[in-house]
Amino acid sequence: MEIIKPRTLSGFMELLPEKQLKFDKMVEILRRTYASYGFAPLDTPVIEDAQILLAKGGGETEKQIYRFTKGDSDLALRFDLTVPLAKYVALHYNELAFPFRRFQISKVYRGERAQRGRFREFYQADIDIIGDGKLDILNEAEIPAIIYKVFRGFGLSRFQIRVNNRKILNGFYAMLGLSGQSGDIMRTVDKLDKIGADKVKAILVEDIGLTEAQADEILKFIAIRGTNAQVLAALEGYTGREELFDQGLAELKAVTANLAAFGVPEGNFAVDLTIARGLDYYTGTVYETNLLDHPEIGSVCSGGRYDNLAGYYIEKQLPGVGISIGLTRLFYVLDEQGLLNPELPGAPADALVLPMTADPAPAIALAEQLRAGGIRVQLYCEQKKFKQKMAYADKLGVPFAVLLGEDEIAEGKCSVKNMKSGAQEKLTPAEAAAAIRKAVQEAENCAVILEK
RNA sequence: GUGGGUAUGGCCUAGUUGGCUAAGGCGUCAGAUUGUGGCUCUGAAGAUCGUGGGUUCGAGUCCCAUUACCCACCCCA
Repeated sequence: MEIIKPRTLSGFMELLPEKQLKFDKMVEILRRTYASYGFAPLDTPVIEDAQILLAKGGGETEKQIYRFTKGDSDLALRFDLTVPLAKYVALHYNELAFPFRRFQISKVYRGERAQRGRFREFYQADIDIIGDGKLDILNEAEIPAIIYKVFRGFGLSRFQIRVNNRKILNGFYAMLGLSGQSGDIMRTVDKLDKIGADKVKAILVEDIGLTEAQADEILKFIAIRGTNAQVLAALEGYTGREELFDQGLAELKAVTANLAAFGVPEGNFAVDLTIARGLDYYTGTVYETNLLDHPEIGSVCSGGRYDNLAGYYIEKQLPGVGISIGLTRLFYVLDEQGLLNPELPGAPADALVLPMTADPAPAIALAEQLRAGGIRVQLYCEQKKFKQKMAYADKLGVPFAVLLGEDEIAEGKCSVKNMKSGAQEKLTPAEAAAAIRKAVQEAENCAVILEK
């Protein structure tokens, strides 16, 4: 038989068990945090009718979506979680309670060229709050609190949630008579950190066709920096000229005003006028989150407020606010930079039971007793030399090996060996489970991510 | 979609101005006497040098094509 060379497609991430366990721990933190704010879990199909996913049509989505036919069906893989959410909400509109809060941590697919940290299949961890007709600004203020909790949950403290409001930007561009080109301008301004002010200005003037004066005004505007209070004060100077702008500023103030109450420290939050986000469906507050010590990673969490989630699927005005964490990329970059905590348990079991007798029954019973004691136990089933059993325990990375031979059985105990220290002692099954559980819990309390 | 780069055993690499059986490390597997792994030592398996064609007495080494991958841009998580 011919061997087919095994390979994994470019742009798809595949992890070894130790890394997968760490990845899953991050997912678990996300689930718990999202759930703790009253978000309901949601799972939607990976494959949907292409008509539905492409309702919006045009642009990048059309180019990047995986689309195929099966029989007469025109199908596609979801490329984000927002469009499926829109369909879901429209479909179940009459059965849902609004504001509807859902979280979804699932894979999405984009057929674009893969690069380092850019995947074709990746996890997004989304939360959205959907209102029926209206949605209070307070929801937008709560979002940074959730972002804060998530990243603290990962073990990080050196991160910054940056917030802006597109009404402010659109209002400002309207003042300059540039409302038609706001999309292009925002995308350019969004690159400020990356390419610098001079290049931004060059693009604004040469490619987008602004006058020097307009470009200077924009650069001056986005150069407004300082504490949240300082930036907000500077923005006051632009009020009274454009209604949209004034509205945006009022919203931004509302969002910042409640931060302390929501428990977000000032140091982890910044009003930043350069944040715009490429997605054109955001209409109000926009969020981006960066790791302060790793600016090169870029935004690890983005989102914002939109006014019309499901207009393609239902005749209802459904405003919402949501964020998305690109989990696969975040994990990939953290791993690459050695920021994943090596102390975090990365073994599929807490203990490996090694039967030393011909009759496996006592070991089987012991494994069950240990599991009843609340730990993850693997029974070693192979009849190999003792050395090889130990070598397997070592390779698996299990923190404890539990030996059961004639001596132990006679005493009603088992030998518990700490694989890291080498220490070994004879304990009753109940004592063994308790000791292992304690050690494992201590290890699990450490953060997923280490800050360097 | 646009531009640039790279392709040598599972992984990382060496391979000199083209010249005898393609070298090394990691990993894998087997040993180094009976219930103790991580270290060390010994040995073994494993490569038609991405694929196809060309130049040459002779090509991993040069040329062409092709495919895959990587990087940058676009866009984005």
